[in-house]
Amino acid sequence: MQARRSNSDRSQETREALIAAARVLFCEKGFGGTGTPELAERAGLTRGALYHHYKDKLAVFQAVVEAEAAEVAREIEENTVEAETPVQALLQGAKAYFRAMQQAGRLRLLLVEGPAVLGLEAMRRIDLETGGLELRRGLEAAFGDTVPPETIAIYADLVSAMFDRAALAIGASGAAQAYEKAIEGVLVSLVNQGPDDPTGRD
Amino acid sequence: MQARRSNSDRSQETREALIAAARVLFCEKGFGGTGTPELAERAGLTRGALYHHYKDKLAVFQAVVEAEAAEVAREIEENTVEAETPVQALLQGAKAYFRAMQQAGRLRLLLVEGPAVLGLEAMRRIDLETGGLELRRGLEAAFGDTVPPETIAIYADLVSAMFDRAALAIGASGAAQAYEKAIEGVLVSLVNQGPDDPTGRD
DNA sequence: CGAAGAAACATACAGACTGTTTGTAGATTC
DNA sequence: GAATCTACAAACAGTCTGTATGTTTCTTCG
Repeated sequence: MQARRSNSDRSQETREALIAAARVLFCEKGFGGTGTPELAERAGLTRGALYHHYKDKLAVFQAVVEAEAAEVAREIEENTVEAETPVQALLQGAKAYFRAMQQAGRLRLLLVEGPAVLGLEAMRRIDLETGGLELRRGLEAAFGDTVPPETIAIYADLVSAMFDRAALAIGASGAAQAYEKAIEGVLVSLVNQGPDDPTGRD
Repeated sequence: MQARRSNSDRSQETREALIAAARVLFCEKGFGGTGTPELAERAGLTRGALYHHYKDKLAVFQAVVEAEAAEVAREIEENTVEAETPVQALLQGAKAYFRAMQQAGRLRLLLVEGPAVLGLEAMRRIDLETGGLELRRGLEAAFGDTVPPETIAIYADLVSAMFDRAALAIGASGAAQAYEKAIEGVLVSLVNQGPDDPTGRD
């Protein structure tokens, strides 16, 4: 009845079906709201197959998040064009990030459920393994040698937080241009002025 | 055996015991990792009492989050001193926020679990009802009339995202001073320059 | 005061879900 | 082509959630 498939082919197809079904359900209903019976049924399998390929529900979720983060990184890289200035490059990257994150339930998956389910540390690792380093590189290029690398790392963290919040806000309101403009305002003023501490305080 | 207690006293004490137990457990083990049997036992009650006072587990969680957000707002307000400049006031507020958020498992509760369990919209509402408006006021004071209010609202959103990320980073690394300094750098440069778009682009 | 009623709580129950174990069909190895 | 291993299915045990029902404690009012 069935064409003869190799074991590795069978595994790959099953995993893909599971991840595809899980992506939809986790996006729609979150981690806690998605049950493994529903998940297996949507993938056209049984829970037995699920637990054969993944240790538990959390491992499925982690696989979904990692695949999604990789896909976002890929889309950004794809849409990257060389810019005239480092700040322009940062802004182009930000726009690409915002666009990529509007897909399906990515915001929920990567920025809301992910940190809660997998933990901040795991999400940080996933972020760094996919595209998170480019932001730091971009800021280093923008600041040049005027700012020590530890400080740049902190700026990268803060800017990344702004990017995430902007992506969420755009998803909720659609006000992409307004947020892009505001991000630009922050980045431009930051890079132009640098941390000279014009207040003269401690 | 028992002293005669009024019904409203009984209710209040029970609710307080439940919320106190829930605060500890939700902080330690998250929403999904905490069961109502454990919760009731820790509060010295049964699940019957819990479900008498709260609709479901989620309502308990929401009550915990709201109480915690209110307490954070209270601590910030308590530690607020008048500053010389609007930017100084913002930085003082930020430091107070960072300090308040280091308590117990507040970071996890308010910044990680809360958004995932209650949703971003609900968390935004809670934030606005407690202390979230002051940041916007502070930025308005800092910018004066040079920036339209809608833009300031967006800046407030982005700055609030930085504050949250900084609070998390301080909790993870203890590098409070470094992050406070970086936040100061961003705020000072932003306010001093304003969104003049010195790139001359669209 | 004291019975009727309501509120606060405890116990018992039904359904669902998770992870594990056991069983079977299909693929690989020698 | 028999032995073995992988992929998957089905059944099981334990836990959790929310509800329904029962009991105790307080309140109300004649």
